[in-house]
Amino acid sequence: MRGRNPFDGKPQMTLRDVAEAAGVSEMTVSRVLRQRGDVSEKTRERVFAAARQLGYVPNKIAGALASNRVNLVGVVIPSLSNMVFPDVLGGIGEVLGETSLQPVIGTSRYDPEQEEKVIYEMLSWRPSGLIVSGLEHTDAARAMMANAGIPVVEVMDVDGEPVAAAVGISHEAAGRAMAREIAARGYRRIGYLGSSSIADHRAQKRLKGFREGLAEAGLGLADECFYEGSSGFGTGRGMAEEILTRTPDLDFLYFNTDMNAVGGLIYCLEKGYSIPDQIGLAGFNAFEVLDGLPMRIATMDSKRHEIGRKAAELIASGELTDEIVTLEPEFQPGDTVRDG
Amino acid sequence: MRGRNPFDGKPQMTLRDVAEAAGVSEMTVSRVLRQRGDVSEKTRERVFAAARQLGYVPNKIAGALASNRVNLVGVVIPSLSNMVFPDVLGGIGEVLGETSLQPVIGTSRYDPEQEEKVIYEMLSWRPSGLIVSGLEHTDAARAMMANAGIPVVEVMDVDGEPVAAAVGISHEAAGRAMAREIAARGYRRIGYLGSSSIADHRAQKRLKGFREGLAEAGLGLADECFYEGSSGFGTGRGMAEEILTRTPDLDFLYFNTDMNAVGGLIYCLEKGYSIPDQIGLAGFNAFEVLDGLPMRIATMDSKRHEIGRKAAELIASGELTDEIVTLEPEFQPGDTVRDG
DNA sequence: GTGAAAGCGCTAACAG
DNA sequence: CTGTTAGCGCTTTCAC
Repeated sequence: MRGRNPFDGKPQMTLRDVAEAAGVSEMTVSRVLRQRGDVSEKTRERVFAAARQLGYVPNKIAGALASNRVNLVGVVIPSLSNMVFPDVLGGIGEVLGETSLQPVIGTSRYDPEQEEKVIYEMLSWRPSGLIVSGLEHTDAARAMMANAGIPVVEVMDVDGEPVAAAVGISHEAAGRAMAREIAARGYRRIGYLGSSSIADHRAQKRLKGFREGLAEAGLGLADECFYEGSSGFGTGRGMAEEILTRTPDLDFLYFNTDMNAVGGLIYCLEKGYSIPDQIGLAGFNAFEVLDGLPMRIATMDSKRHEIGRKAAELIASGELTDEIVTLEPEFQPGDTVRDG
Repeated sequence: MRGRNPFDGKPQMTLRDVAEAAGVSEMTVSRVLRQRGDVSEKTRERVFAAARQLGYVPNKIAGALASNRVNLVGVVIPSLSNMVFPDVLGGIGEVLGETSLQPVIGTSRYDPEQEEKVIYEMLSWRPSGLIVSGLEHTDAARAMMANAGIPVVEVMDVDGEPVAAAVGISHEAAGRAMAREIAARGYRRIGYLGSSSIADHRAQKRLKGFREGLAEAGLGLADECFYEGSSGFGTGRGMAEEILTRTPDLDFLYFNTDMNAVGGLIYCLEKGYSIPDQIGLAGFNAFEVLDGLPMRIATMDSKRHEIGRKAAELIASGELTDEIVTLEPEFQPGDTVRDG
């Protein structure tokens, strides 16, 4: 006897079992269950009855091997706890939901080596497409993506060299645009608060663009503050306290993400700062969950949902495209910056 | 020629290709790549070299069919946007990360029919285990789970009849415990604010337990307020406004989730209520992201992470167990209830 | 230490 | 409309 999965308590039904029960060939059963080809109403019913009766669940492993078709789309993201990525997945799910394709999620924990492994695992299932977050990957990962022979889309970012297709925003442009908004509103003593992780490529690009935008206006960063670990109200609050203690004359705090910015806002409100006159604040992402707070934080919409949708559309098209889709982040002044 | 997947741009490498390149049999290549059996160091190296050179990626579909072994664990949850579930997934990922098993996530969008479909899809890949959120499923889904022949664990809830194993908390007990805490602290005019969806079984159970707990103390609900759609600061804020306008003498607001409770807290602070004396508030879940707000909301830890870990451990054990693991939710008074 | 043969459960292609 | 045949790429088993 052949090896059995130790978990296989009961033997699984096969097409053959259904075929015998219905008194037809395996092929006919296969056709009925996949709604392919013409089958008489009579046999069709008998087959369905037999299948239901036996509790038959098709074996997609076998089907995929025989047909060389796998209706899965690999999606590789850094994490599920950062709200950015569930939003992207939502967009992907919406679009794929209208097709026969199914997303399969893998997480890299912000680690390129881990990402490489996950991509390898995914490709070994021969999916119909692959969506990967970001443009920075190990050489091996890039090689795998380039040679996968399936549509591959890198999402979130367009500042760099995609392997094939890419859908995202320019984070450099987003940082630059925010700098212009801030400068145009008369803020002059500006602090940046963000992650110390150089692996957070997109935040680094926003910071780069931000500096450039400030430079255009003859400004520079008056101070910077970095954190390790995860973003959150507490993190933002702590950073605001630190930077304002060190450099009390700041009149603007630019955060790497809304979650931190809201923490900073809370701190400033508590300390009695007048917002947005005495001090302004801005974040990034435009998280909807934050609607309902006393003040809306100034931010820039990172278009996460739309990125997911567009990426899924590229995959669903089946084309091996290398199209680059650049979406425009949208500035939302909220209540924490002065009027321009 | 056989049918090809339209996405198959380039032909994929097979074991045979590697075998030819290395000048050995397919079997030897297979053994080397899976680190099974004894292979001489020499051939081992040649095989690795050939595989790397050709960019070989094994075909797990074929491997799984031949070995009747699939290292995937299906995880079916309602949604990824509700922070509850990423937390559970985190716990699952931690435990499975130390095994050869990989989680595959599917979402039901709080729809039993959709859930049934997702479970069917997952089982058709013959995974090594299945984790499903909640105890309420269609009959067909229950039948599939019961007959899957793999370890199946229902998570989050233990108030009901699990198909096999279950890991969770008793939401009725959680509601009851919260009622006791509130009553013991002298609150008497209590309002409930939650979802109108009867499909939110766990919130319904908490409400049931809550009523029972109040009744024990000779109390009842003074008013109730329900919302449709998703939870959030804005939702909680709106509900608080509505219920306090209608029933101004309430001295406690019990929310179905922390996200709404914080919205209610913001409203009460704005309106100048003295918290926790004039009015108390409580939520449910103990979301960490909320740390850093001016006041910590009273809540009960739903033990999401631990639930995920324990469920994954049951799956990883490989046993077809029907163990029921009941975790104890933990009351956290925060700053929004009076001292007991 | 290595290879040859058989077959996992299903579907493509073709025949009737 | 239905059946037969071959084979997907890999692993198991058994032989050497």
